[in-house]
Amino acid sequence: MAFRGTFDHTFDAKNRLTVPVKFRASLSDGVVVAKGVERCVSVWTPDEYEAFVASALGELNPLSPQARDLQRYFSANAVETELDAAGRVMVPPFLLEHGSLGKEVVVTGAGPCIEIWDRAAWAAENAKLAADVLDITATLGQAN
Amino acid sequence: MAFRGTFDHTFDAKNRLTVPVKFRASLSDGVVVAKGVERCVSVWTPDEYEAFVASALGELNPLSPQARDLQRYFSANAVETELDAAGRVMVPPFLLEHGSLGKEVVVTGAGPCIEIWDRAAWAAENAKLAADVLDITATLGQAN
DNA sequence: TGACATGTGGGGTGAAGTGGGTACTATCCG
DNA sequence: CGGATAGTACCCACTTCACCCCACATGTCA
Repeated sequence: MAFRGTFDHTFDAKNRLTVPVKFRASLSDGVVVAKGVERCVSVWTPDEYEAFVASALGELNPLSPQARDLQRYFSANAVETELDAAGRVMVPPFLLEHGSLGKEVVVTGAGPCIEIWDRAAWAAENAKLAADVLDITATLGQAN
Repeated sequence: MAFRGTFDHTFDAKNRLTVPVKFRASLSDGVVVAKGVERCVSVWTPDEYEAFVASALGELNPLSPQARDLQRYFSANAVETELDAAGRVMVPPFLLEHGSLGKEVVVTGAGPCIEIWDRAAWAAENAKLAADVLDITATLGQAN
């Protein structure tokens, strides 16, 4: 099941973030919190993260330096943890920093994973996305 | 089954909108409410929305930035929910805003999905459509 | 005219989001 | 080795809002 939706949530003083109820069911047996490719923090089920890393490694020779670099990056910059009784995740400081996250954040479904964005950064990103999508769909129309 | 027809409905104080009876049967097992490409809000069955997103992604490499952007846009700007006992959907504020929706709206069948337009905006849009359709069919006639 | 279905409005209740307090553990320092 | 401190986990409390339920108004059909 793909993650969908946008929710305004806030970190508390202990770097805990409530996960929207709609997402919790899928995350009941553990979560992987990782650096997003963009300036955000991504949250995965362990299985999905595994699959994501595998697809990123793709057809690279497992012994190649590139493969080792990717593997190292995706392993070092992710932590596996669990939701607490109230459905919250603890996000370690180095990930908060990567996402430039303040207290006020946006939790968005992003298909196979969930993303956490700083609220201001998300507004800008989403506006950019909307413009891009317009371009892409317009191009598609011409192609057909 | 394609959605057809136009209905004048109104949002209540809780951002709920009654779905026309004719549309409810198809939406009994969940709906996806999403930003329309134009200034409107679209309502889908989960399956149809899935298919729509998949076709938009096309043959893009799933790891490419474009694919991630599209996936992110279509996931974040949609919510999955259900009709209440009275056949209404709750539309979250960020979608109302995208569609510039006031209380008075028009619910229209749009083939694979349903669209919600502000009533004034719909009048203008529909007038424009009538003109465009004339042009398009005329062009088609010449091509054949 | 009466019965029924549809669209709309609103109140009550429980859950979701958030904040904070306390106990336990580990690490560091004297 | 004993004590202080930080980090974490587990509870509990408060506020708000979304969902469930019911009520009414309008229109349609028998």
